[in-house]
Amino acid sequence: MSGKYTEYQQLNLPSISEEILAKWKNENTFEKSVTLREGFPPFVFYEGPPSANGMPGIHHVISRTLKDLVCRYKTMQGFQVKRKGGWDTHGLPIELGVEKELGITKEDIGVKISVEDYNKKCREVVMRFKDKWDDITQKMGYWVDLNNPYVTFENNYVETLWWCLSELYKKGYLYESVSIQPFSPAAGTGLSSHELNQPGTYKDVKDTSAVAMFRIIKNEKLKIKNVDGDMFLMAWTTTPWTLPSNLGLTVGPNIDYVLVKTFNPYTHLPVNVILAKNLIGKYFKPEGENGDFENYKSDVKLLPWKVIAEFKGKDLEGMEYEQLLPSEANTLESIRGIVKDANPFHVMIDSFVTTEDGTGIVHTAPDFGADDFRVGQKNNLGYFTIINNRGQREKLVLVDKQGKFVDGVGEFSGRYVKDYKDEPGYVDVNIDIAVKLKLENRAFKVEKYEHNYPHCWRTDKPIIYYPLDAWFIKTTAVKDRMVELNKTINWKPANTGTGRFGNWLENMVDWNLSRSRFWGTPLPIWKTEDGEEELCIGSIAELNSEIKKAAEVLGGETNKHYLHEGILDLHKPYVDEITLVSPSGKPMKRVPDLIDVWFDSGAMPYAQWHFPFENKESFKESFPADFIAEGVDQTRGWFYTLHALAVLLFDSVAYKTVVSNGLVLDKNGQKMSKRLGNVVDPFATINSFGADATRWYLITNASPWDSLKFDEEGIKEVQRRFFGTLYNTYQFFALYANVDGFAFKEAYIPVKDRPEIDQWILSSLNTLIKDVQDNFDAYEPTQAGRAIEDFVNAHLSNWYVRLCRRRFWKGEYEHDKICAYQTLYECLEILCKLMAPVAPFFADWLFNNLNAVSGRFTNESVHHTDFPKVNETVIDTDLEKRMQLAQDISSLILSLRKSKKVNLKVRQPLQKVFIPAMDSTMEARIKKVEDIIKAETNIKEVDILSAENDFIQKKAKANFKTLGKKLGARMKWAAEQIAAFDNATIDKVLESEYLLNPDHAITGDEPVYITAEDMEVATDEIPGYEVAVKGSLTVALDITITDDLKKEGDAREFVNRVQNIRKDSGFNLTDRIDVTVSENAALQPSIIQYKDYICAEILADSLAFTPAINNGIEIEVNDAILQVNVLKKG
RNA sequence: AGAUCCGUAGCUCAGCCUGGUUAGAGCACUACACUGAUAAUGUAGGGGUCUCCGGUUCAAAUCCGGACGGGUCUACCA
Repeated sequence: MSGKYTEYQQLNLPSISEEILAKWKNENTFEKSVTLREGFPPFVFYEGPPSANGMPGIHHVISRTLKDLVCRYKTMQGFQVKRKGGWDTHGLPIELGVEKELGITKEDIGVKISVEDYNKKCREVVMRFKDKWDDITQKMGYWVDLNNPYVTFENNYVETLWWCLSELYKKGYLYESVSIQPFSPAAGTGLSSHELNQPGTYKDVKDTSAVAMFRIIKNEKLKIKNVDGDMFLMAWTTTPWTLPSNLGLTVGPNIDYVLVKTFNPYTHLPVNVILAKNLIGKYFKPEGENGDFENYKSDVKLLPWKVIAEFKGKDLEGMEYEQLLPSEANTLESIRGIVKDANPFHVMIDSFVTTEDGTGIVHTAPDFGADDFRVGQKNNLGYFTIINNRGQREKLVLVDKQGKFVDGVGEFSGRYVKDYKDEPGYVDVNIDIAVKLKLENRAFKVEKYEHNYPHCWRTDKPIIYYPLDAWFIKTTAVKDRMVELNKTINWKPANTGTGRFGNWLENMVDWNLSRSRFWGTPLPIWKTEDGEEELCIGSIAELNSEIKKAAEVLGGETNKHYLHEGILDLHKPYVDEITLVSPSGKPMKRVPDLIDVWFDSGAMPYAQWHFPFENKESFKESFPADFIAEGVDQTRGWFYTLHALAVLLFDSVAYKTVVSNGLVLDKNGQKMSKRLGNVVDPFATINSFGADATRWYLITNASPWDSLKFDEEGIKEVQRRFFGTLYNTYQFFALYANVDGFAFKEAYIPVKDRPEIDQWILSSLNTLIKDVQDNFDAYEPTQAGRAIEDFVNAHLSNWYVRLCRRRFWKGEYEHDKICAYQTLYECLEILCKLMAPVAPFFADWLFNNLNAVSGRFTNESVHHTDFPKVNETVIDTDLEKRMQLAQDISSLILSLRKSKKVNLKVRQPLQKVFIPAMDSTMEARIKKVEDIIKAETNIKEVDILSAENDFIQKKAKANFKTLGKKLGARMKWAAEQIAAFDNATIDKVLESEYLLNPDHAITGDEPVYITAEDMEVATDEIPGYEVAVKGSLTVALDITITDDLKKEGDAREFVNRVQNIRKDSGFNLTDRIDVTVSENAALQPSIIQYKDYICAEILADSLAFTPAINNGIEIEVNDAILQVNVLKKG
């Protein structure tokens, strides 16, 4: 280890990335970063599998940066972090992509193309962009093990999924029920939400709407008395055909309702109706209030009405009413046929009710609405059943799949609820239902109503919501446990866990697993035709043995293709070809459903290890995860399914910390979309700016969970401002370290033996270490990154390096210089490590550049080193404070120097600056940084005016914070008093307690005592000097330029000019020179007086005057023109 | 529609939890300085009714309520 630090022409981040990437590949740096930690405690990370079916986008880069930096950080902290990659390979996007490519629709599958060929095609395309993904993974520096990834379509993976399902089945968590889904009677098929979101499916249509009246038969809770006639609950519907299926009414718990006495506008009978208070205006005219009830007749237009009671929705809960349209098919017996204790026809409360339209009371037909079904289940309303032709009770809705009423619904049986068949002379059954209600005194208002209603994209006919068979996981059974365990999870940001996720858990419904698609994990359940017997398969071995058993029992052709090798592929159509046999000897076919792909990814903690069939140890070690991170859109996706399955299967969390990152928007805050053409290409970005700048920008610009407005200008800024500065600092170091041959070979000089400024930057550095570590530990990389940035810019570059420049190029290679080198080297070295998690390429590059010469580490890469440990003994907060003071004072002096009035270059020395110290601490602090101030501002003396001086006029300002608490309303008065203090009073307060209102005995107020801490003392004027003020800090500059000062200024100016000549002539830093100068009356005295100083600065062996110079260089020094000759020696 | 996040300088963001009297930083812009870190650096300046309206308080960018605007997720409803 020796030689020179590599110096560069300019910073080229993309080429650094390339160089380091090649090195990593060569040296297996990633693999080693894991194997080197063998035997260390594990830190478990789960990779949320992306789908290689689509191209990677910039939003993938941000979440992967987040994952990567945490894993790298934890590795440096001494953990072993294995990172198994994975691929999500099932699901609708893949199927839709294939359909589009083949130019087919879902209905064509199994007709125009066999399921076998279709799935083969899906399998081909799932990894279509794997190369692109691998490429971005490498280029962005995301370390993940892609050699042994888990792949969700592989048999092993699916087998574990089956095992999970069978475990759930055994626990009674997997059950068959119905879910309310969009359904097209015209097409005879269910529609996915995707299909429903096709453009043009929602159309404005006019439908017959009805406000139906439900007669109350029990109101024990409300105890309304003295009411003449019947009481009714009013409920509005735009689909009167659902009224025979009504099983309940729902009200909002906190909505105000009223009971109104009035007449039925159709039958003119006296009635009392209940509706939401703020919807009265929809049904009653104001002038009819308390109208003429006595003389109301059928021909009176104005309906009299009167509010006779008022109550909250929750007061209505449980109220029972008479069934609206009873018929043979919807009797209580038929309802209780399957749900034995069903309790329909009462009022329920739920939060989904609004008073936007209707009556504030929602007609609830569980068969035909998702909300209705949910509320119905919660309140045990039951649903309809009838006796089928095999004499069994089965659930059946009052409308069949063709969209017509079934038998037993009275006069409506056989009629289509909408005109699905384009029947000539179709009579709308909804109108007939409304008419019937009118005649029976059960309708209050019937009218055409225009609204937006979804239609089938293929037939253009209105869809209905319809109960379809589906398999569910009973997540609600463990809801409390999920809520409880969720509280132990560290959510970043916290409110996603309590808010978005917490609310989601609170309102959880059972997980509908069923998907009627083709490319996915089949539900491993086989059923007999009558549905009496079923079997849930939990492994390939079990299936194979059942295959054989069925072949033996059932004989014939049964499973003949699967007898030799068993099943080879767990997908459709093969699983569907298999017939199993029930205990009673009946054949069983598989239920046709596939499962939700979210189950695939939610089960990855188990399936990635093919648990429990293999790798039991690996699983045990890696469950639950310490850390996961994905986009916030996964809250109800992956985060939920992981959590649900872990709780259901193992009564455990699946992850201890989860970071959810926000969306990446374009620079105008628009969502990126192909349509708008504002999608950022991550490849182009990384190619032009390098991975480090991109990563740094993504992490430091906004907290990961805030949405990020992506703007290339921001990356450029990071490049210049952060990486550029750090690179310059390194270049500076390398330049001089190479001259002096510094290789950190000398013994480490104790920090306390180094100059104040070295102690200061090292103190700041250790404070930074602490800060960065705390922030990384708290999963706040944005704060960590910003702290590093701030240190590099404000402290290291702008202050330490700038002030210490001379130390590097001046003087011999001895104590002070070595201190400077050791200090700057240490800063750079530590910075490499601190930034390594976020900017892995640059950090490693810088580390290698440094270490190649010093050989301080045997590690091949910064990523194999340990994270820096903070050295508390080096931290000196008082030192950091006084350096801040020095910076503030210098800044004030410099601002004075350049003010129009003064306008004196820094190169012109000045004699003195006065700084009033408001207390002894401040005085001591300034004293210690005096030299720094003098050097920085080129001033000879710093005169600290101690606190007791009378020279300056002090001003006191009330400390609102301390006084406000004590004084309250009298604060304003006190502030005025304090502002008016003279020097003597201020001194008194500083010395001891001071009574602010000596007349308190007379006025009768409480005495007010104030102390030093209750005021801030400052000054804004010092007679006869130029003054600048910042807070309580004041500096006064003596701008008198004596003859001596002038001469010294000339000398410095002269030095500067010669230095320029040296530089322009391309001399080396160490070249010695001879200088000849033309005689000049104005400057000669200065140059002669400061000859020694000048020669030392410009490395001149001689400096001589001659009357005239030919071919010299003309220079201008403070308005004088000189000719100069500068000759390099030797 | 509900949940949630956000709204501070032309732009990107701090500050808000824990209220305190000149609201900060960087970028950009303008001017100046520096010239052995030089495709680097420094200093200064302009630029803000802290989205709006109410409330609490001696005091509100900060706490509370409401409105408006934007993002996301969920839902699609009588």
